[in-house]
Amino acid sequence: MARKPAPAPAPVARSRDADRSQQALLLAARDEFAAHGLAGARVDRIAKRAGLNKRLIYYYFASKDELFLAVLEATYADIRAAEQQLHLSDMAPAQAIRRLTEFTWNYYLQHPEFISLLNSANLHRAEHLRKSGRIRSMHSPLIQTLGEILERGRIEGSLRGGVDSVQLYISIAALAYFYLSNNHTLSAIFGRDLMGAKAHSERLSHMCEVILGYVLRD
Amino acid sequence: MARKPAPAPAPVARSRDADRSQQALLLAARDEFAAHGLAGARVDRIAKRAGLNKRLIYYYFASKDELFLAVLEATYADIRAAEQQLHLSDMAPAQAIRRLTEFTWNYYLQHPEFISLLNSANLHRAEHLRKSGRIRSMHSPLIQTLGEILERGRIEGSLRGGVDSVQLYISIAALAYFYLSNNHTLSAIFGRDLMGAKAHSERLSHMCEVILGYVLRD
DNA sequence: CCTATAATTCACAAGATGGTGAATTGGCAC
DNA sequence: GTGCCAATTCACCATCTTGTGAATTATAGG
Repeated sequence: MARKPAPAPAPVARSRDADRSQQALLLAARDEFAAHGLAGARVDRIAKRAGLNKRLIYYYFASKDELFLAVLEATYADIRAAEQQLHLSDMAPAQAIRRLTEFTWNYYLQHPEFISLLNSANLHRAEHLRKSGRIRSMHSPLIQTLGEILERGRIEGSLRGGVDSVQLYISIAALAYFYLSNNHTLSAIFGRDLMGAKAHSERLSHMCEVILGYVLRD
Repeated sequence: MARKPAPAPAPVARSRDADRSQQALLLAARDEFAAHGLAGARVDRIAKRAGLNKRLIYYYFASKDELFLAVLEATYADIRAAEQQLHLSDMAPAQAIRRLTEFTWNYYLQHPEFISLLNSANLHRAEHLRKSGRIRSMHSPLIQTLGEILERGRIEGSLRGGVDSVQLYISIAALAYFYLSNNHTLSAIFGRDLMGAKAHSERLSHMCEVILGYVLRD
C-alpha cells in the first residue's frame, strides 16, 4: 500500500522554495506594473505584495526592467496557451472568425492586466520585447491559421477574397482592446456606462456585426 | 503709411511674458508626458525643455498632476477644434462616414502624443478628466452629428438601420488608434513593418472597407 | 549529524525627485 | 524716474527609490 517516498519532487510545503518565490514575485509584479505602469511601479510594493524581501527581486531578476520583461514573457505565454485551445481549423470559416472575435473580446475582458501591460510595453517602444529572443520566437500561430481559414472560405464561396489576415487580426483585436483600454476616457466623454454587463454584450454583438459584415461574401 | 502704435497689445518680444511661458511649459509638458507617461515624466526635464525655471511650473500650475490635467485639456481642445472643420453634415451619408474615418486616421497619425496622453489618462482611470469641469463640457459634438448622418442615410436607403452612433464612433477610433498605439508590439510579433507609407495607406484602405462594409446597405 | 550551498534577511547608500520659501529682477503705470 | 507688482531665479529640503554588500538561515545530500 504505502509507496516508498516518491523519487519525484514531493511538493511538500517548504519555507524556502525558489520556484514558488519567483512565481509570487512575478504575479505581484504583474499586478503592480499593470496598475501603475513601468515607471509608476514600485519595487518595494512588489516585494510587499509578494510577501517577500525586496532583495529577492534582484536575486532572481537582476533589475526592475528585467522583471518587467519576465512579466511580459509570462503574459504572452498565457495568451498563446489560451489561443491553442481554440481549434479554429476544425470549424466552418465564418464560424471560426466569429469564434476568434468572441475569444478576443472575452480574453481581454477577463485579463485587464494584459491590456495595461501591453500599453506599458508600447510606451517604451517594445524595447523589452525586442531584446527577448523568447518572445520573438512566440509569433502568434493564429495569423497563419487565420490565413488558411480566409482562403478556405474564399474557395468555398462563403467569404470574400482579398482579405489580409494581419489586417483582419489587428482589427478584431482593435475593436475589443480600444473599447476596454480607453473605457475611462470614453465614458467620461460620452457620459455613458461602458462596463456594465449589458454594455459588454452590446459591444460584442457590434464587433461581430462589423467583422462578419466585412468578411462575409455579400 | 506708418500707423500709430497699436492700442491692441503689441506682441513685442518681451523678456518676461506669462502667456508665452505657460504655453512653453504646456508644450514641453505635453512632449514629456507623451514620451514617458505621467509617472515617468520628470518635472525638471519639462522645465529644461521649456527653457524656463522649474519653479514656474508650480507658480503657474501648482503641481505635476495639475500640469498633466492642463495638458489633457489642451489636447482635447485641439482635437475638438480639428473636428469642427469637418462639416460632415454637408456631405452624403456614406461620404461623410468615409471622411470621418480618414480624418480619424490622419489625426492620430499626425498627433502621436494624443494617443500616448490618452493611454496615460486611462492608466489613471481618467481621474484627471473627471475632476475637470472644462472637459466634461467638451463632449464630442461628433456623436450627435454622426447620429444624424446615420439616420439620414437610413431614410434615403443608402445606409443600413440599427447602427448605434457611439459604437460606430468607438469602432472607427479603435481601428486607427490600436494600430498606431500598439505598433511596436505588433510589429515585434508579426515581424512586419507597420509604419511605412505603404503600410499606412493599406491600413487606411482596410479601415474604410471594414467601416463602410458595415454601414452600407447591402 | 554536518556541511556546503541556495534562499533569505538586514542595513544602508547614492542619487533622484517633487516641491517650497525667500530673494531678485524686469516692465508698466503714473 | 520711481514705485509697485508680476515674473523669474536661487538655494534648499524631505522623502522616496533603486540597488547592493554582507550576514544569516534553512535545506538537501553525504
